[in-house]
Amino acid sequence: MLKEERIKEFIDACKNMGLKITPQRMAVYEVLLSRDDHPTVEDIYNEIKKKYPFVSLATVYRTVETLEELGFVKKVAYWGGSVRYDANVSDHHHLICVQCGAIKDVEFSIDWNLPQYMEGYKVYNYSVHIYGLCPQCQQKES
Amino acid sequence: MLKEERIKEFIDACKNMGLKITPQRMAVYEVLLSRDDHPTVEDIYNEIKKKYPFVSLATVYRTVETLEELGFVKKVAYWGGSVRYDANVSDHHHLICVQCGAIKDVEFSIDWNLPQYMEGYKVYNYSVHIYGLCPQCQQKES
DNA sequence: ATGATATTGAAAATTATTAGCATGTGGTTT
DNA sequence: AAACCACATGCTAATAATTTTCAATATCAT
Repeated sequence: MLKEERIKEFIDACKNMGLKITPQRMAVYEVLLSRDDHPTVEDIYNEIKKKYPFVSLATVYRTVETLEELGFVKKVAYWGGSVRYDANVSDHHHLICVQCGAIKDVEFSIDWNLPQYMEGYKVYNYSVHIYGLCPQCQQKES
Repeated sequence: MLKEERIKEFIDACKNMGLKITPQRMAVYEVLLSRDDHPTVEDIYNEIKKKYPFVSLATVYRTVETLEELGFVKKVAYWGGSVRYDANVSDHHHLICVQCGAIKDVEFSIDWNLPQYMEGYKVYNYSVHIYGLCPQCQQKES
């Protein structure tokens, strides 16, 4: 899925929903598409400010919210601190460094048939969190 | 693993680390051991206050922190709001209601050999998050 | 029992996020 | 192209979650 294509889809989705195409909105989505490290709102804000110093943090918060509602980004599970966002909305799993908190996408499939119901819950999908130590933190250990 | 036993282990661990055995500390761990709904710090605080009205919220925050450092509880992945804690530290998975946020432990094993390394990360363990709709929220849907 | 030291409670300080409101801007209409 | 209107934005204040500070207190080894 090319970045250009996703942006076009986003523009269409905005038009369909009566949302306006603003430079701020585009900038936020572009930053998210260009990164695979699951940035926080603050991270996105800092990156955007370099190019467009006029944006406000509140707008970035609002924009990631709408991006999520439209299904173009997902929140990533975390343990405190700030929410992190992921523009990769296809099914994938996460490799998480227990030391520094780095989160890396991993694409693989498990031989597992997800049941339709579990403990009375209607099951939609799942994701695997793999905890470990990233290369950088392994070095620091020794 | 009996509750009594775990408490004894916790007391030993505290002694080994030079930490004092205080009623507050015990109360926090007891509440966590008695619940399987992954309470927030606020939840724990409210439950403790019934028995011991003297405890302060800050102490509960401090205590869950030390409990985690000693490995007696774990933080549960979440998406905003407050951190939730789990005194079940054995390997298990989570069934999460996307509507109300309820988290239920599920015990099952996947036929999957966890590799020792992935993408350069040294792998320790993993947990599966299964997203769905809890029985109560299914009712509200219809 | 006493003293050294860790712990606690209460309040202030931080951090993360949301909301309110006046102004500005896309995009549609004329 | 000018005008209009609804949605967006920026700024600030408000809220929520958590951490820190510090004086007072309690635990535990002696």
